[in-house]
Amino acid sequence: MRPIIDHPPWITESDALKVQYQLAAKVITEDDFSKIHYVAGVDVAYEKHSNQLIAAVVVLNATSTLQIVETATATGRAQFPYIPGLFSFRELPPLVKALEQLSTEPDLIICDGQGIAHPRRFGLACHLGILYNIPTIGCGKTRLIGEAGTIAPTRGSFTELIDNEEVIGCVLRTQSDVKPIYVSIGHRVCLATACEWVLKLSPKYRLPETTRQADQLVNQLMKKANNG
DNA sequence: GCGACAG
DNA sequence: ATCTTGTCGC
Repeated sequence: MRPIIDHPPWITESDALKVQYQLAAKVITEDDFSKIHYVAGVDVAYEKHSNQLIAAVVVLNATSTLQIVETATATGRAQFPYIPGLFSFRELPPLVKALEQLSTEPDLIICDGQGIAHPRRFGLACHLGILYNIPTIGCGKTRLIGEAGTIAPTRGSFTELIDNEEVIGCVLRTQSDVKPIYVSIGHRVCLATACEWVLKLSPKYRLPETTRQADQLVNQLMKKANNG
């Protein structure tokens, strides 16, 4: 699969900010999809000594038992620093390379990072969603911005994540007595649907199976890189 | 000025 | 994210 929009190059921090302000207006925060058969998870890791980013994509069959249908990986030199709020500019290039190799087009992508729970309402999940015009969900292990109250300890409990009196996401308990995760809209999915999918994809562990599988794949490559 | 800060 | 150290469970 290939991006549907031509992207201006992001060289400087101010270029990146302009891209975010421009594209944030295009994000659709309601359900806008027909049927979801294939759900993809994406993850990127960083190999410090070679300055390489390793991207992995895993496509699962969402209509049955979440079996892996296809995987793809790619590497690339990190060309943008890690700056909180500009995360996607660092991780997107290798991710695009990996998605390019995919023959199964996913109907939904779960991202390892925030969606609109972001200072400019344009986290990695939104960026990926807009780039491919595909439904995406942001799924972060920790908070970027926003405030939330306490959550009941049982699986499925959640509370709204608020920033500037605006609901930007949910803090969702995917497993009882386990730290919650941060779910937010990426593109073409409403918040309630996003939480439903994340819960459905997390029957056994804290993180969705999509994220877990992508993480596992990325770690395999990382280990290989360190050995060879 | 100081702390906070997806991965 | 990575790195380091230690602890627990298989």
